[in-house]
Amino acid sequence: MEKKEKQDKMKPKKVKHVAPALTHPADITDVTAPVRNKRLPQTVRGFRDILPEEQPYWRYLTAACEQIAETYGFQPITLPMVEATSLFERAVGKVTDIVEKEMFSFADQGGESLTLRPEPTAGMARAYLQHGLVNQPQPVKWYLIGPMFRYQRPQYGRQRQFHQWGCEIIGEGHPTMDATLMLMLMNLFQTLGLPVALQVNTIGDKECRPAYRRVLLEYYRNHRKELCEDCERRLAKNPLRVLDCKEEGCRALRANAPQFVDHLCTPCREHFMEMLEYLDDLDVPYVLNPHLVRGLDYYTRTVFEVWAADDEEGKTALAGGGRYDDLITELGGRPTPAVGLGLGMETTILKMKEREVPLPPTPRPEVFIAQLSQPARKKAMQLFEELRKSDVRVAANFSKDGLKPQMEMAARLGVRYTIIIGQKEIVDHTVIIRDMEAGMQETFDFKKIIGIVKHKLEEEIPVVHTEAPILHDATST
RNA sequence: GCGGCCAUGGUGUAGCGGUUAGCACAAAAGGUUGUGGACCUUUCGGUGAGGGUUCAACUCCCUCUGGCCGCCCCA
Repeated sequence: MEKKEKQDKMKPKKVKHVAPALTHPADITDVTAPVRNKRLPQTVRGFRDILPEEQPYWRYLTAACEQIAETYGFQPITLPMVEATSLFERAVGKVTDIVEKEMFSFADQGGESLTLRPEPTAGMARAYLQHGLVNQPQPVKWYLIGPMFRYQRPQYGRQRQFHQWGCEIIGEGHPTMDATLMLMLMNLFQTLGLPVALQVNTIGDKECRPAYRRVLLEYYRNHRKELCEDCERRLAKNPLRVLDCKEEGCRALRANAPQFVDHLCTPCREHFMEMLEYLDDLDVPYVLNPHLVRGLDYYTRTVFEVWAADDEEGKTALAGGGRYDDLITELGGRPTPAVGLGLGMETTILKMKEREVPLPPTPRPEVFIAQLSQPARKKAMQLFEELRKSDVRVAANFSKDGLKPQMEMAARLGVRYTIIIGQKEIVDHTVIIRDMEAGMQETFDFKKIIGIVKHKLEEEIPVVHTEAPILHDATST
């Protein structure tokens, strides 16, 4: 019958003329129609599956982020992935690239414009205001790990759905906040064993930025011809961004460009200097990067990014963040200083793979239960449950019939013992326990099996874990 | 959003205007019916979708879908 299908597919080839109107898949109702839609379903553009084989990285990184956040006093929070579009327009800034062209927005059935969050900070700020967190001890320190969305051209390691670890300290403007946030971040990368460089800069605040902007504009106006096309445009829109252009000419120009550090107002300068002092005292290595400018409008004063150590231009920023003292006010709250960071999970995992960061071993099953015949299968399933409840990592494949494939699987899983229950054992009320390494086996009373297995597992030196095995069928870990 | 490259079984790949579309890995079954990762045999499974050119298209052209690279921007 498999052949018949094949023929059916090939037969009605040449019908020619009268090209049938394109049929929408949903319109095909005739089940008997010989030609079926061959198109397999697939993920939509910019979205991807993270398969089990990649999960160890995600688990490890997630655990590392959560753990370090909690040791620094951050509390977990979960926020909606969808917010009103206006939230991001107000928070991120209308003229930013994110809002101008990267928002994943759509209208719901009621006509309201919604947006899949492109970054975590706006939602954090919204939650802070909505739940009246001003009335709790300040600062409020929150972290989350979750998916973010940007409607952009997908590329390797840059999907439309990606994941970020976000940390925010809201309600405290002291420079120690900025410093500890960076300290925490650098400690994380140290834990992961990823060599990175912390890039730090300040972009002033409402007081001093306009003045610096003017100075900068003046400087570049005299060199307009040397700028690239994009930068000419940037000059009008957001002159600060000219500073981090990657074009040769622009990079040469910026070397002599006026730097913000020389044009800071006194409070901003003091904040910056004090913060650097803390970083120095804490032995946090950093690079003063006067050209670091971030793409979101809400930043004030401190901005920072973490680049891979071998990355000279910030092509692969693994994390970034900064202070946003005006954001809460922008959203209608009373003046509330805040500072936060975001870490790209995908980019970090890519780096981890590149650097071959060792992962903690995945626990693998210790015991495999093999069975032969229907009554044995039932008994094996019971035993599986009992072992599982006794905290033994046990695996089995009850759908297999022959003993050989089950032994093969046990071997592949790398278990230390295989319990074999066959017809003979059912009659005798016994089981066979096979030591997979020694290749020897003994028969035991079924009733004592749990105790014997636990005893055997505890007695001997645990086997060194190797790579994560692929587990089929029933497995408990 | 702009420019470019690409698309062959689950994965990695070979090839050609007319071939039974080849190979490797993976998967499944078997190798005297109760025992191991090796080996052997067999099986499963593919030209992304739609249209066009042609006697003939996996191959050439167009559209769509998706991926990748550069730009933009970021994480």
